[in-house]
Amino acid sequence: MQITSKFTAAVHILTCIEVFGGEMRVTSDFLSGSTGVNAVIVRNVLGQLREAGIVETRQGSGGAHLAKPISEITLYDVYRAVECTNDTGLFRFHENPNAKCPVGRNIHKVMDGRLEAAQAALENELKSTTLAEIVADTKKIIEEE
Amino acid sequence: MQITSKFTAAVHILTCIEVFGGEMRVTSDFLSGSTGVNAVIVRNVLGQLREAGIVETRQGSGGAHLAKPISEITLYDVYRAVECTNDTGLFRFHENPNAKCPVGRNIHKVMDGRLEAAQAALENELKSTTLAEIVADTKKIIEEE
DNA sequence: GAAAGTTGAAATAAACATTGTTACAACTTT
DNA sequence: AAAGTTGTAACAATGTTTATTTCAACTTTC
Repeated sequence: MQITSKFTAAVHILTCIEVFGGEMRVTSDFLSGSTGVNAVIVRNVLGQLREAGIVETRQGSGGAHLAKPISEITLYDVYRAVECTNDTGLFRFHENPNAKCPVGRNIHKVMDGRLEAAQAALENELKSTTLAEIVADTKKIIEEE
Repeated sequence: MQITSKFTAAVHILTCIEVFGGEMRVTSDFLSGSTGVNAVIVRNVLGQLREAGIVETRQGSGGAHLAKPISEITLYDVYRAVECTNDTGLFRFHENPNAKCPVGRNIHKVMDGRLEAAQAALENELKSTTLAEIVADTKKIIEEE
């Protein structure tokens, strides 16, 4: 099982907004062209990023804008914004362990802390890189091309 | 998106084999009863654990056995055994970034290292706990009940 | 204020993944 | 030989992801 590509698409989208936002209107159509992701899905992702306070968009007037400095947006913020995991976390637990079995009625308790720790390790790593780094690396590669 | 419940089911299964293996034959039917997971799926999981060298099973003779000490089996070994992620890793990348766009043709390169680091953080955390700990915690709770 | 272009959103479809189910051959033990 | 078990294939049911179609609401520009 994999984490939805909306996450990498969202990072791609935000990078485009930062890189191209100065010189042109970055519309969902343009972003669809750059990412190869359907324009409706792009608007969908932009909507989630907007709800999370990461971008600003308005009906009618084309062009998404960042709602805060790229140095203050981490990969984790994006990950959360596009809802890569649901309420019950990254790991899905098998749903019907048998309460009549000593193992069955305790396995959840025993595992939960460890699963949360593993999830936290992933999330902390995502928190450690900001969009500013992604954009800087991207611009550097572009200049060297 | 979530990691398949085959992972938590597999840990449950291995715990049962260790806890009940001394006193009875731990068959796929018994394991199905304890986990609430279909017996065919249980056999499926046992097959993957067998391929990974974690358990031993044989046609006809019921009863799965551990193939190595529980102190040498980490949650990561189980995670890998049941193929929680495919070849391309935990994160799915959007498939068609546009090579004609400077961002599109470089975003993969820029993100890959960070995605791998996040995945590694998760996996390292899973490597840090062994089945011996899971079994010990489970037995302790059972005794206290 | 009309035209053109854009966003937001709903409804639906297509593709894929996960889990459960049925069925049965091959095997082991008794 | 009988009973119980594993391994495996085929299929069904369900859920998730991504794409597509459609259109109302909005903004900008002429």
